[in-house]
Amino acid sequence: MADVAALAGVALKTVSRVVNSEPGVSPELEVRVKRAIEQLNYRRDANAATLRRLGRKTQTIGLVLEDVSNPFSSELHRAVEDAARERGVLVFAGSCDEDPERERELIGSFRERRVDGIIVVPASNDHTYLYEERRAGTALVFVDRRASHLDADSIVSDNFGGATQAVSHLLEHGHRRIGFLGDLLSISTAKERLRGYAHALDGAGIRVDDDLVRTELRDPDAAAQAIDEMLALPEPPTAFFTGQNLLTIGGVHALRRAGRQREVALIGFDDISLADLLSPAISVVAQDPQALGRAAADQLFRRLDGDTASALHQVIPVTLIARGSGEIRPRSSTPS
Amino acid sequence: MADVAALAGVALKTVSRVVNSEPGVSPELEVRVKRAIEQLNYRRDANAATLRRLGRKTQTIGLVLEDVSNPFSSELHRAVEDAARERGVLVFAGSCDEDPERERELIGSFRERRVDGIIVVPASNDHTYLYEERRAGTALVFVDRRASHLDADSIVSDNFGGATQAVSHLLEHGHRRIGFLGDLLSISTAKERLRGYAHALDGAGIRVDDDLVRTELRDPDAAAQAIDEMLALPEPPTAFFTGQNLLTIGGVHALRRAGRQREVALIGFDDISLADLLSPAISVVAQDPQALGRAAADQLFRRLDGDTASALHQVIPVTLIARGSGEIRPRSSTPS
DNA sequence: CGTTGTCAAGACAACGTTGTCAAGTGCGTA
DNA sequence: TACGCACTTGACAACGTTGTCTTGACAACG
Repeated sequence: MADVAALAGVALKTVSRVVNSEPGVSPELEVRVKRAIEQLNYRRDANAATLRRLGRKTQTIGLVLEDVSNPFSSELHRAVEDAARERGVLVFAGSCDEDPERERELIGSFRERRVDGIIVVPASNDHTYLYEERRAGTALVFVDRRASHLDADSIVSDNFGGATQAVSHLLEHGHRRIGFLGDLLSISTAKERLRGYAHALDGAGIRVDDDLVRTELRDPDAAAQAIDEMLALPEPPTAFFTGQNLLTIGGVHALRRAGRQREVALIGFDDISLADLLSPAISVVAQDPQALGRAAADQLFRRLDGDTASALHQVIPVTLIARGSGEIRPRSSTPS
Repeated sequence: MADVAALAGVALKTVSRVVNSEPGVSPELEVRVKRAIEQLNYRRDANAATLRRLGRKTQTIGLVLEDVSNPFSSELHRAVEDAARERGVLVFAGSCDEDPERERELIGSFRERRVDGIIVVPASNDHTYLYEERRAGTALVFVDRRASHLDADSIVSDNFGGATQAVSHLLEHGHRRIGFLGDLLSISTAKERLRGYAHALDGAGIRVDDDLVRTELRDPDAAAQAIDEMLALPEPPTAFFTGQNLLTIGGVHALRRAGRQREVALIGFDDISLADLLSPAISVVAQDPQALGRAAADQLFRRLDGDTASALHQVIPVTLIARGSGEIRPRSSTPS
């Protein structure tokens, strides 16, 4: 900046004014400064600028995802990026792989770099450590899952409602024995989906059979194996509800391997790409990761703009998409 | 930091020493300072720190992708993140949607924030504007596509070889009329894949028929329509090579709609999830986005560590995965 | 006992920028 | 002519931190 000032023959402050398009610079000098900037290929140092500037906005936010390469996460990421871009804000993204330790590390790194706010898909079960953080002024929005032990904004899918709807759908198609495959119960969404499953069964007067419920499944293989085992039961399920996209994929694999994809029903939570091209096409309860991301970013920016209302808890609706696999009726179902 | 110093009853500089674990602080004071840091929930401002520090490394890199939510991009992103994390470096990611303007904007924003280096999947056709940039010391690595008019490091897939291999594979299965569906030819990878297609045909003594080549296709619908049109030709192709994952998806749709997925062969460039579950399962030439990202990040950090060798041009191999759709033989093929 | 060396600790400037305020210029008006 | 006013321009401190240098204490040595 000093070089630019020297080349244009003006004071530092004048260059600063031109760079920030502040008023009160004569057109003549403005031209001279701009020419010098171009000539020297100068770019203001945003870090130094925010150092002195009041309010100290870095025009930067942090985003903690489960895994940037997971389709759900990455669509959410894109929605956040788009919202941020409208405001000239850049996004730091990081994956924490369900590791609370990593979540803390990431948030720590974000804080060191003085991000204006953080959007987080939490892995941790205790967010009290963020209490001080928030008091220090960093805006914080939870997305996909609620915060635990901390009263913070959250935007989540209707996990309970969606699961209830999916299982009710299977019940309506005559199923009475429905298997449930779920993720770690430490993840609140997984717990909610299991709750929805139980609720729907309860509404139909069916007791939850522990043999038909498998949780803590983390990948397609684990899900496939769980299905193999359930199909080998004396009274096997006639339908499955898979509570997460990877588990759905594992489920499809298992049913195909057993050659029973046309007789055992399947509904998954969360849409998977190409689900419509399989035969049977896979019915799912689709979440809207873009809506989640957009709503989270909007709320974050609302906070950054000074909104101090009490914590917002927004629920984004989900949609049951009937494509075929969820509409298979049980073979031996007694006619109504 | 002043508050911490006051609370611990020491000078600013002593706190600085403790924070950076510099030697020469008595154990007693160190404990006192650490306690004060904890008590005040203090975190050093990384921006201010790098301002004064020699070398001025921000421990931050920028990543320009086509679209963070595209599976290819996001897997690449994850590999870069992992490499960065090993070094305590944070990643700014941005999508440019094939818009050169947006590419420049993003790189400009990165530069303002003084990132140590930039990894870019280029959209632009002219990177001379980055010349000054590089001279200013920002490390720059191109990935997936080469830089144009700029001698910079690049890590790319073997687009030409992969396309040649795919088309040769179709030829070996008896096809003589093979349709090509490609993306914008302004994208160098698309051009390379078309070149590979022509090369393979040429090797078999077949002239490229312009009716069977469609480019500038950007989404599944466009690809599906192109296939519809080619299938309606008097002498329709018996096989297709789709030069990009979205186009492959469109191709599958079109063939299914026409009910000809079991008689017309299809090979796609770039793997798609669930390709193995379709029937027929989709044969592809798979890229390795993780290897691309890892190699790009490694090269970037090598540059940041002071490597000044001349530009590296690394080619990552691709793999033909035969799953079924690419092994369909033409109906009316004359027996050998 | 005086000199030297070692080490802990602090004072101060500097990084690149912006906020504040003062100085200078030219114009309109009493 | 003198005054006030609006406007342009610049000098200087400040942001939160680290590099450099100085100070002071204390031990070892001749």
